[in-house]
Parts: sequence; structure tokens; C-alpha cells
Amino acid sequence: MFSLKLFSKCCANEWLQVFKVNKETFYFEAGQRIFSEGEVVKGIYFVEKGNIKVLSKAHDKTDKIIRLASTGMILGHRGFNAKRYPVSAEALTQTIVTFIPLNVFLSILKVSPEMVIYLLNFMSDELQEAELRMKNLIILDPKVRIAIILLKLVEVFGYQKKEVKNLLSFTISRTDMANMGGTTYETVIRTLAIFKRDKVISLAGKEIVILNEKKLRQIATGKMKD
Amino acid sequence: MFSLKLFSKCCANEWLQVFKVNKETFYFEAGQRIFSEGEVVKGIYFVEKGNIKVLSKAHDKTDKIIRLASTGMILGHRGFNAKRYPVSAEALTQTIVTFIPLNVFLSILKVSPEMVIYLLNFMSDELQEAELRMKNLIILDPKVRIAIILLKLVEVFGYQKKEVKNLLSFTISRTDMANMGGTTYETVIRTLAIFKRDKVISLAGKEIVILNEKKLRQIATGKMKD
DNA sequence: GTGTGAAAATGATTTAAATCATGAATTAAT
DNA sequence: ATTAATTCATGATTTAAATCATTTTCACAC
Repeated sequence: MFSLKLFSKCCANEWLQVFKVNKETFYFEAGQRIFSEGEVVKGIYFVEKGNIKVLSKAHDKTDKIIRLASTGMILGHRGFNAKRYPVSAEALTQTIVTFIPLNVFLSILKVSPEMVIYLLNFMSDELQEAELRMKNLIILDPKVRIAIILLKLVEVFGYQKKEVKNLLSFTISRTDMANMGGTTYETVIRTLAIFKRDKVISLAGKEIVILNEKKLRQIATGKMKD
Repeated sequence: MFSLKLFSKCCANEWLQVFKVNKETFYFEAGQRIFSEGEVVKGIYFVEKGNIKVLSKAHDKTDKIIRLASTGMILGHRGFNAKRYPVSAEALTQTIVTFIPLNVFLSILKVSPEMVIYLLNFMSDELQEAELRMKNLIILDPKVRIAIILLKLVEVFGYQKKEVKNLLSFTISRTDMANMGGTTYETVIRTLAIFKRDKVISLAGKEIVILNEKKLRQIATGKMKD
């Protein structure tokens, strides 16, 4: 259990007890909201298992995918200085999360410099990640952006350990990919078709197999023009 | 002096002394680098005065503008968990910064929960800011994006207090605006011409006067189609 | 199995923005 | 002041991707 490991590493025994007493476990099915933008911040979530998309409402009232999350990640930490969550979190698959009330977490932060450092590092990583995506979105070529998204899927969700080699353990919808990449789902589909033609990936229904991760990485870093 | 105020608010007297003894002041001219991507992280910077652009190298080897900074902001905090700065900072105007070595700053963090909270809030804000920009970039209309950039210039650099009302105190180049907006400088220039035609702004050379901030805000939030 | 709805896939058309090309204006340098 | 260099400005052309319109495939229910 991710959160338990983290707290036992960072806290003295008495505070580990505080965590254990105050934590709650929640289960979500695919499509369910873990929390929604605008809700009052009650606490912080640790993803024990599952895949999640973090959404934020844009000016046009549609939700944009801000990041993907999976096992071992923190949710709701953007609420620190806000009264209300600035983003929503929605389960993409069956998900288990551990919840801890904000005041309890803040108390633990006060007595655990290790936890402070962990959190600062986590947020620093997230900041770099967000800025990296920003750069990627500025790059105008959708092919590059979609290659980056595929690599992101590998990074966050990983490969299925079953028969087929390099079959993504979870594939988000083409529409979600378009959302992440700032493009349309038709463009995503066409681009995936090109990648398939070039033997970079293969498609089995909506499922995606990464045939040539090296080549995909070259496309994603702009080292391959076609 | 921004950093002095911050530390005296957050620290007991003895630690304020540690800050005062260890801090250094640096001066930069427009175009000079404060630190560069890839350099070993030595410490953290507080902007006392001046305008700065924070850059990050993209795949195509060109620098992309990640954020703008001005008086009262922190630089170099992305280096917390990294050995080397993941971004560069370049002065846009004459700039004064206070530098404090990382180990000194971390020591102060350990004894000052106030400073921890301040930093967490600052980073939380930055994260939200980055995600907001991400959303904005996903929105495809360059006109909206350029309106957002103009408002950003108002927010970060403010208006000149001289004769002309609502004259931006500092205008970045069209090329820099294009960089921030993920577009070309021609598109920036054309869009500014449209804004001028619609009496939203006026142009005096490269300088920009915001004539109708309300209307600009409507364009930026997509509430105005033309 | 058959039916229904959703998601994926493709083709045709339009459109907006990038690119290319050139010229004007502003700034800096001698 | 004159030249050079940089930045700003516009017009013409091309191109890539959005939009629109259908068709196909897949998944789930009955």
C-alpha cells in the first residue's frame, strides 16, 4: 500500500498512528468522479491502484485533461492554498484511493521535514512535467504531440504483462488523446494510422501495441521528420 | 526589499541573521542570463526588481518561454529535486536579484513552517498557473491566446505610471509573444493589427496601450467571437 | 445470434494559419 | 546625420489540419 509505506518512512510512530486512524479508503469504478472542480477541499488522496485523469474546465466549458495519474501518485494537492479544488479527478479504470483530511495532513507536515521534502519534490516534479507539456503543446506538429502522448501512456500506465508484448495496459480513447494533444480525434486517428503504416505501432481495436518504441521516441523528439 | 520582508516575516531573529549573512545581491542588464539550463543548482533567487523570462529548451533546440517573472517572485525553485536547473532565466530589463545558497535555504525551511507553507503555496500557485496556460494552449484560436498574453503582460509587468494611461510598462517583442503563444510572429502582428482596428489596443511603435481591458478580457475568455 | 449504440476509421471540403517574400519603420552604431 | 541592423508590418501563396459527412467496426445487451 503506497500511502502506508510513504507515511511509515516519513513519520515517527505516533504520527503513523494518527495517519492510520484518520485515513479512509474509497473505491471507484471507471467514469466515476473522485472529486470535482469547485468542491470544497477536504483532504488529499493517494492512489493505491488504478488509472485516473485530472481535468480542468476551459473557457469553452469543456474539460481539458491536465494530467494522467496512476498507482503511487498524489491527488488533490493543488488545493493547498485554495478553498476549492481547481481540478476534477475521474477514474479511467477501477480505482482504490486513500483519503486523509487536510488538517491531519498539515499537522503531519509540521512535524515531518521528510514529508515536506517529499511533497516539495513531488510538486517540483509536477511543475516540471506541466512545463514540459506546455513546451510540447507549443510545438505545432500534431504527429510529434501524439507520439509524446503514446510515450506518456507507456510511462503512466505501462505495458500489460500478458501474452502480447508491449500491449499498453490501458488505452485512453482517441477523443481523450485529442484532448491531451490539443487536436481533433480525426487527426489522432489519422496519425495513428500513419504510425501503424510505418510499423511503429499496431492496432487491435482500440488497443495499442508499441512495436518500435525507439522510433516512436525519435518521432517524439523531432529527430525523425517522416 | 522583497526577500528581506519575506524572511523577517517567516523566521526567528537568529535565522534572519543567517539569511542576511549568506545572501548576495546581483545586478543584470537586459539580455543577460541569471542562470542557464543545465547549470549545477547553487541556490535560489528572489527578484527584487526587474523583468525576467524563464526559458526551457525544446526538442528543436530553441528556447521556449515557460513563464514571465517580475518583482517579488522566486527563481530557481525548480532545482529543488534536481542537480541542475531545468530552465534558464534571462533578464528582459535591468534586474536586481537576491541569491541565497540552497543549503542555507533548506536549513531555514527546516526550522520555519511558515516558510514551508509560503513555498508550498507559491509552488501550488505556479502549478495552477502552468496548467492554466496548458489549457489555453490547447484552445486553438491564436486570437484568444494572444489576448491572454496581453493580459499576462498587464498582470506581470503592469502599466507605466507616466502620462499615457494604460501603456504597458514593458512590452516583450512580437517574437517572444509568438513563442509564448505557440504561433508565429506574423500571426501575432496580424492579430495585434485586428485588436488595434477594433480599438482594443493602440500601438505606438512596439509599445502597446490597452484601450479596452474589459473587451480584451472578453476575447481572452472566448466570450467574444470577433 | 441479432440489434443497438458508441467508438473508430476514412474520404471530401473548407479554412485558418504557416510559410515565403518584400518593404517600412524603428533602433543602434559610427 | 548616414548607414546598418533589427524589429515590425503586409501581401500572396501554400499547406496542414479542422470541419463535415459517411461508413465500418466493436462492445454489450437482449
